[in-house]
Amino acid sequence: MNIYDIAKLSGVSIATVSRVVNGSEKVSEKTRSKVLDIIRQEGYTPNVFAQGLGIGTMHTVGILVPTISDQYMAKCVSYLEDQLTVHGYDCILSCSGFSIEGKEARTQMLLSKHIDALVFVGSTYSGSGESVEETDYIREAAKQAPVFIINGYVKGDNVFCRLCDDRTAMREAVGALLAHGRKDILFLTDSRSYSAREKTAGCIEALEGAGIPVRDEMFLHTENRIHAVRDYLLSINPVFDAAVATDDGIAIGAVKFAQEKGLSVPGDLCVIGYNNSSLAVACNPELTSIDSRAELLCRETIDNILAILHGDASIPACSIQPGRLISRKTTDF
Amino acid sequence: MNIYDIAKLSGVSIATVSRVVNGSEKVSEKTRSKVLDIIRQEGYTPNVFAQGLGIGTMHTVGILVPTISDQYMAKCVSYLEDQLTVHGYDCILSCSGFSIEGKEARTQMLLSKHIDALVFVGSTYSGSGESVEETDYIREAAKQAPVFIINGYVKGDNVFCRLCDDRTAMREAVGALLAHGRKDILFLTDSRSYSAREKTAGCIEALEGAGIPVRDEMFLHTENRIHAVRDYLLSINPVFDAAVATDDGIAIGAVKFAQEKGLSVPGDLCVIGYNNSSLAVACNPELTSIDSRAELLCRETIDNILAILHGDASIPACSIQPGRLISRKTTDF
DNA sequence: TTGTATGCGTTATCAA
DNA sequence: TTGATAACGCATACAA
Repeated sequence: MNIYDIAKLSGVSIATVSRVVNGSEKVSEKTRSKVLDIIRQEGYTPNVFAQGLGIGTMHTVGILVPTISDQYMAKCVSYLEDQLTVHGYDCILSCSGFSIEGKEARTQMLLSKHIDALVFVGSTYSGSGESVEETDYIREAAKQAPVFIINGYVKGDNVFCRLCDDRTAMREAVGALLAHGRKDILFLTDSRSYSAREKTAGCIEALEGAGIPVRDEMFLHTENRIHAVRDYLLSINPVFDAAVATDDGIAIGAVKFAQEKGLSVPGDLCVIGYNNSSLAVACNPELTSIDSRAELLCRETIDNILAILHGDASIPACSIQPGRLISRKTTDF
Repeated sequence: MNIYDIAKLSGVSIATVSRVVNGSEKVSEKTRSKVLDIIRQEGYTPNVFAQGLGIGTMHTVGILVPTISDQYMAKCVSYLEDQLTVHGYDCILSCSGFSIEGKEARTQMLLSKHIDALVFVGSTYSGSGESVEETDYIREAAKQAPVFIINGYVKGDNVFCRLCDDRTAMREAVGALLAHGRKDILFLTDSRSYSAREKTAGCIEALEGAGIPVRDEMFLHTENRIHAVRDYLLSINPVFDAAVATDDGIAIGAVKFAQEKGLSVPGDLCVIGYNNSSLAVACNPELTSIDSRAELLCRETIDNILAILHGDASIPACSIQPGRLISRKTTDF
């Protein structure tokens, strides 16, 4: 069932059918309803490939995440997908993994679909910070479609970053721990992403601000799996009275460590997580965590995508939202 | 840059370029390498819309979930996406919500993209069990592409269901509780889906098998949010010494209830969750949970999709995998 | 207001 | 082994 069939059945030309389908004003009411009847009756839908071929787009936005089985990514995708659909865009999701090859391959795949915009979710897309070239593929992609990065920073034409101010959030969190008498802070991270580097910097700023010497042993790199973190801490048995982590899962590993060692939380050990996921609430005691404002960043991104696709060029390359400390039971404040 | 440009630059016809691109045997080695050089040099990629128009497919599989911010769905999508990509298929993800309108609309959207197969993830797609018509849209969709349902049951031509034996898993779990001396079992659920109905049936079978009268008050319907469950239980204050839930989040709500009431877990109250998500490990005490074998069901689905797309028609309409009880610290067995 | 004709970039058929 | 050409289904410029 194609446009020719509908035209024939309606006794009009394909141009008229096309006009009706696309809601053109230049059709008489009589013709419109006649054609519409046939269309409904036959259950006709335009062939998206033919449409795409002609106009060069399929009204689709590509979304790239390293993995979807991470609560932060899932939350973002959920929001993005919902809002894009509301506004008439469909989504192609791709999970790139963390390797540069995966990222480049999936980006190419999405571009080959002539998407209208590309959203990268996650700090991993900023690269490790070791070289500028590692994000070249993003600038390259931005030549073909506007690129948005949620919680990541990449500089380039047509590249728009929507960030949470992880550095300040972390500085304030660590500052609060210090202000409440904690001396030995442990900083736990699972990546070297832009976001992780910002969080680290914030932590260091807080320590320096309090005149506390910054030692290497305070910064631990670990896997983001609760038991792995716990066992790692048990194996190296560090002395500390507070832990901040770059993700809730890691933080909960520290809580489990404390419980294994018979340490009270938050009495002997304060713990602060990041991302304010449902893990924070599942945990016991419930985890104090920094909300990195995923929904807010996504909402902004959606607004901007719609604006840019409607021809509004006045969009800031970068915007930063403050994080928010959600106090629960693993801190005494 | 299209096939004509490449043809011109290579000094051959578009037919030959097409053959080279599609790896046809009927091209001389000399021509092939010449064309390939130009293609690489110009960075040419075939236009997917034109390809789709011609051959009627874009090598794409549609994935439908009610929501992606649910660990079970996320895990499934993660696995499906990965494996499909490995095998040369791209994914279009759509989140339908739980309403029938949303499900139908998103199904139509995916079908309009001429996908090669459609995967529904989640028991919600079986409908509420109140009428057969509510799943008609799935049978309708199956006329256009093979339909797979993960953890849901719908009968129809070209509809394939990959299920976990929730009923048996639940019967055995409740049976184990009874065998270990528990008398007052509470069954907590957040939906009326096929899976929830199977789990309920399994619970009832276990009770009846043990000669325990089945009372309405044993079955509670609640929201799937930890604090909501906890508060609900606090508000009705039921007497029970064991709880089984249809999802980990709900089960953890019961654990929180016990902690609020000063009940020991598992001493005073045993709790068993479902889906064996990371919440189960985040929880303290860590949650005993039934693993519903998401990865296994997905693996089977992928194998079947590939087989069917390669013309293998010998695929069972339905397959059932046993669930698996993962014992942790909220049970005494 | 409606219709005709053309282009969009492939794949595939049929000749050569 | 290669090339010319006809689909594929739609949008749209232009003509009527």
